[in-house]
Amino acid sequence: MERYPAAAARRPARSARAADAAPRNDGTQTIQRAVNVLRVIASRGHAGLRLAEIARHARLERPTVHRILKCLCAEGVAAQDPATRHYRLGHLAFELGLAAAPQFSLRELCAPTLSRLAERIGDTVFLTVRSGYDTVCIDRREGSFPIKALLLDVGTRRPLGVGAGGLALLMPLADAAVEEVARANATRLKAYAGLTVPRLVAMVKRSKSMRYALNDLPVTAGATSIALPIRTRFGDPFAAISVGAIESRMTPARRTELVEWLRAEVEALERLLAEKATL
Amino acid sequence: MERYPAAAARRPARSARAADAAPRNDGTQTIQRAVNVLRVIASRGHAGLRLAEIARHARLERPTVHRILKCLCAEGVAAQDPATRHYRLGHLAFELGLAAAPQFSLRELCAPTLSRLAERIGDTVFLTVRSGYDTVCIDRREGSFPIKALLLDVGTRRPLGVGAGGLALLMPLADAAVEEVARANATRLKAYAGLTVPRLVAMVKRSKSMRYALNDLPVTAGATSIALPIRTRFGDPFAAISVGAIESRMTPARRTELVEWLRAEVEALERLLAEKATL
DNA sequence: GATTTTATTCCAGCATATGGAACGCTATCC
DNA sequence: GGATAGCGTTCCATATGCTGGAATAAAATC
Repeated sequence: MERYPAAAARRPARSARAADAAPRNDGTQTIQRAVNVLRVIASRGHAGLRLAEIARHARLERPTVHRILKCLCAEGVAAQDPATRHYRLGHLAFELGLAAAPQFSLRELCAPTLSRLAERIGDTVFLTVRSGYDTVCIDRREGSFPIKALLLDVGTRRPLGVGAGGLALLMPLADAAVEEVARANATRLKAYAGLTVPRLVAMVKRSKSMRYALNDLPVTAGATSIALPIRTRFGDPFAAISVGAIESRMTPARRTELVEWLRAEVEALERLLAEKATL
Repeated sequence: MERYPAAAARRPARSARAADAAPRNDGTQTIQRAVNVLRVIASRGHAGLRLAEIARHARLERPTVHRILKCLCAEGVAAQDPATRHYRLGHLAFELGLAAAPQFSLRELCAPTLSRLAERIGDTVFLTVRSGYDTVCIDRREGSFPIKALLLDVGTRRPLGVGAGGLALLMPLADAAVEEVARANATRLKAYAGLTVPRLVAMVKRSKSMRYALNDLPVTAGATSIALPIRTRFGDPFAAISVGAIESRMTPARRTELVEWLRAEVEALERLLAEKATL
């Protein structure tokens, strides 16, 4: 599953103290590792994962992760299911999130948009933001169509580039930047229908030419999704709105129609954001 | 040099942890400190606070806090307003909160209750949970009365015992337990209308005898609030529902009426929770 | 029930976090 | 406007606190 590139490689065999590659002496190794562990836990969402898995994905030794987790659990940031021994996020993570929420009002800002789209389209609509080399789904609205493609839960972390939302966020970037992101996530991509760096780059290219992101990988069999990026007034993409549905409801004709509706809503949103930011 | 022993002595009373004294050699000092810093930042909510303030509240040296914060900001857990230099929670705190949310469904469970109460009462209704020696407001509903007592924002952390909700959470506890909590929070209480340990103990005692928590301290001038605890089927209080309003709408007669409504709703909630937990 | 895999504890050793000192900057006061 | 106080930041010698290999216990798997 997910490997985090940020996880510092093992301690460099100390050859020359001053010269060589940055010896990292900012005195924050432990915190970096702890935060990384939290990101790994979050990427599994509700299900949680075991110690050994976390150690693998965070590229750390088991005793180290164990010690970190013991502390995080004691503090309430993480929690362990006593039955399965799976680690999950704890109550303090939830509470800190509540305290942070007012500063990230994108969700509220987009709420009417999502509702309108879900009602009009009938399928599931997602709001996704970029977070480093990850994406996080921050909201979701279900449409009325009885077969619902609930492709991802609110709060889910995935490598940037996976899913229509992830593709949309890469679309506006220069080729070099896309390459960089793809390579940073190389190992983690495999878990998504065996996605590879060149494959991802090709999908971004295709999305660019169509002017909307299309995810037809069988990550969830039988489902297809499309997305558009939301950009700041400087053109930087920071979020995406996507629609997921069963394949039969994603014919090229219907996709064209959906993209039109999406584009109108996204443009309205971008205008709204530009206003808000013009100080 | 006695540097660390001194630091150890200054370490604040840890929540949910055995008495200090012990030399603590579990190799997690840094993480504990970082989490503590986050709690301090969260307790200030939207406004944020400066480095020196954080250092004071966390009982740490400025360079130490600075180093921790630099890392937390780089990781996205915290963020700094470049203009005011105030630190706040960052996007990752929000995102981790989203990922943790599904496991803490109390909010959704209580949502109808809060709405009903707010509509019936017309004043502001709060849902608060206990978190160690703190309370956290996890939801709020405004009534229709035009003067709104928005005493605390969702996400706000306060010392356990402050406010009607905090009192309600202490009400069902034995006197010794109340004392313990009050003393653990002694220093922090001062910030709330000069509240002291004996004063708080007395307020809890009064609340016990009235069978509802009453907060008439001038923390917010002109406002009064009342609350009832929500208990597990084992009798442990873990949350509280409170109502805040201007003094003139909190006469003894009206309080009696409000408490009746609150009690009915709380009892219904407790039955619902007992059902859910009986597996 | 044997074997593999995982969770946890221990501890020697040294890399890492620590905090005093120092410096420049900003805010406040008179 | 000059003095003063407090804050933010960098630096670095030091020894503390973190690390991870090894060992052991506990589960999971076959």
